[in-house]
Amino acid sequence: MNNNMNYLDTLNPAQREAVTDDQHNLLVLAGAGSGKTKVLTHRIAWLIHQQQISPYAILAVTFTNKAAHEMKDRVEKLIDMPTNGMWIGTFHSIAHRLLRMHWQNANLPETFQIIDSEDQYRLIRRIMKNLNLDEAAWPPKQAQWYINKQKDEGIRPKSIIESQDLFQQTMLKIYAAYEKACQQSGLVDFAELLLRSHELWLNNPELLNHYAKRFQHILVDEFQDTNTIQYAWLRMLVNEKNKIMIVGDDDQSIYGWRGAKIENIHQFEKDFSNTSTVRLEQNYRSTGNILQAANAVISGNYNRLGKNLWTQAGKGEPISLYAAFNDRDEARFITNRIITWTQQGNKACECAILYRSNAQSRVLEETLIQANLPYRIYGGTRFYERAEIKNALAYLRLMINRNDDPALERIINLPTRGIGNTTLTLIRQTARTNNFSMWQACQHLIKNDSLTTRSQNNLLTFLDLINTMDPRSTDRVGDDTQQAITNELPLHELTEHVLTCSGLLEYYKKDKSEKSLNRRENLTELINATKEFDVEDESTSPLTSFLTHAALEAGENQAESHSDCIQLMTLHAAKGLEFPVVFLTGLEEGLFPHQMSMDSVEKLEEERRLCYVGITRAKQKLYLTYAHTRMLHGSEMCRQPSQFLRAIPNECLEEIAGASRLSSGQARAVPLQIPRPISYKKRSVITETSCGNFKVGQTVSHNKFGEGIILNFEGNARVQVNFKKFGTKTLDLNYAKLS
DNA sequence: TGTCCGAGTTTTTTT
DNA sequence: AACTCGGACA
Repeated sequence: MNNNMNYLDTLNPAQREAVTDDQHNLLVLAGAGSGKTKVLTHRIAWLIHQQQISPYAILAVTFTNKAAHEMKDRVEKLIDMPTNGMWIGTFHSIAHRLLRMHWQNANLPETFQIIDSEDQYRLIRRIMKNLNLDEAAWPPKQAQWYINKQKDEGIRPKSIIESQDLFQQTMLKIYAAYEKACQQSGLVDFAELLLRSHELWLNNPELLNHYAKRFQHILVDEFQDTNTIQYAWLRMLVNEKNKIMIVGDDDQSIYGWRGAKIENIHQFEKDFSNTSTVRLEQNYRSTGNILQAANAVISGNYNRLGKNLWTQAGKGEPISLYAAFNDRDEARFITNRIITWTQQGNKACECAILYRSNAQSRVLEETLIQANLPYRIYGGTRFYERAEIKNALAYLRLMINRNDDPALERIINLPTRGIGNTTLTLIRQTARTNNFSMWQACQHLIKNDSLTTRSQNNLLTFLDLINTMDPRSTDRVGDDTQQAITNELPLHELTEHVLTCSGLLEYYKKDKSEKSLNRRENLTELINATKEFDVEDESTSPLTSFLTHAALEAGENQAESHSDCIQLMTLHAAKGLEFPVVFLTGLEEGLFPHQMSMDSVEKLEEERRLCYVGITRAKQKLYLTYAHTRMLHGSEMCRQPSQFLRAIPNECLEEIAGASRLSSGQARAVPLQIPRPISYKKRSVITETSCGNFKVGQTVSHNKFGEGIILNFEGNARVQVNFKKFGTKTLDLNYAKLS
């Protein structure tokens, strides 16, 4: 509190310049580990303490929930008071807040709900079925992608010009139908949150004016990840009176696939007046070797704003490269290294294992479990994305809004209550022809006696069930007064009540399988979550608040634990974090860089940036690993080392003899097929992985030695093969007949 | 209507 | 390997 001056002393000159500039709109180019968050948090503290700016006049926007939480925590410590009521949050949560407050101006029902991408996908599929579009010809994923893309660019169906192109026509048709369905059901997807709040300001200048006046200082983190609509939103908010500071690193832009535009960072100086640029280039995180490797990798990209990270730290340990025999071997290598690390008195939580795609975590997990090492995995299917949780949430959603069709679809026959396909189809049809929600369609069908007695009874039971579960209701059958739910019943009691009455709990109890048990535990966990949930936003009902939390934060997939765990996550999830020891795994062509990103320079450059992000997570020690063969999509695939490895200078690398530890320790796990220890002298594997039609890792057959696996090429005609029965032989391709 | 089975398909990254 | 979908059958 009274260390106002002290905290400025901890900044270097560039950082201090960024923190204390009160004249300009600021662009802070902050390299990895250069104290980006420090600058942001210190600036907030400086504004409040030194400039007497009210905390309520500050808007701080981040990209991920993790970053938002961290910023809140650190600001709280610096200014020594709670940040409640301060506008610090992700773009999405802030957009949501605006929409809740001004739902009328945004043309939304008060009870509008957020749908996640899975809900969105289901809804799109439903709509496409209604439009009689063949799923094989028109993948729903593609339509989903198209819709989000348009929204990210701020484009509504009505502003799309009719085209001759069948693809465009079809997509437009789906988009328009989807938009209508969302509006009718009061549903808002992620992209819609941003687009709507942009339009909110566009259509209500007095509102915009209010916020532009209120927010004297706007701070934006990870600016390189903003998309068109977010950029436009910020531009509207900033005028001659208030100031914006953006912090970003064009080399860490890894969300292009989600509509992020690196160009925004270039555009800033042109679109905003009176700007000044500060570069943070001193890295406080990593060793010289790690930084050198990172710089080398990223230098393969064109069109960079350019900066050069440097450090006062020494070179440190060399980076270790390990060529594994297969994915299991890779996992085992990592496990062994971590065991060594902890045996030296270090903590397991100081180690992070990073991978390109979530699917890679499985083998790693299995190996860690075998070795009895505790781990924590970020990402993957998160808590609120689990099927059983979403089923439960669907009931809760119906409590608030009966017209939530996706929610109704989800649980109308779960647990099964005799409402089968025939009835369901009829409901959908009725809804469509009359412009009803499905709930309304159900009522309509019953009123008109359009069903068989059996179906009618079953349907009635369902409607009654929902109505009686609703704590607001006495006997109302489906009225549409969308008043906010009353707070009579505490959230957790309501949840428990719903889980029991709906029969959902019972449904998962019937099945005695391991999976069902797990689902039941998750449901119990959901009740706990509602118990512990504190409502941040008093203006809405606890239930609405909780559902928002579930949609926007999605939760971790394992309970928060501060225990000493190895950290597993994707490279994307690792952004913004740092660890003493980092294992960067699966450095193979097609995996990292990913196959999907290898067809264009832009995408490949994004992969390279992702690699840069991965490398710069490491503080002390970096391991790079790849495997010669790997289980992919259910079958063993041969792999080639990633091109990114080639970019790393030899001088900061040390190659660890591959597979030598295969034979020791866990011999039983992988039996006879294991080749004898492979020792690579130089980095021959990387430069030569194929020769003629043969590739490293390929299974070949020799008329005398039988079957074997190609380990290596020497020169341009000699091949090293590990035969199942005869061990490793070096053969001359010109003589030996391999097939 | 509900359930079971087999065939076929599919896989990046996240708010 | 994991999921979805459609069809056959109870």
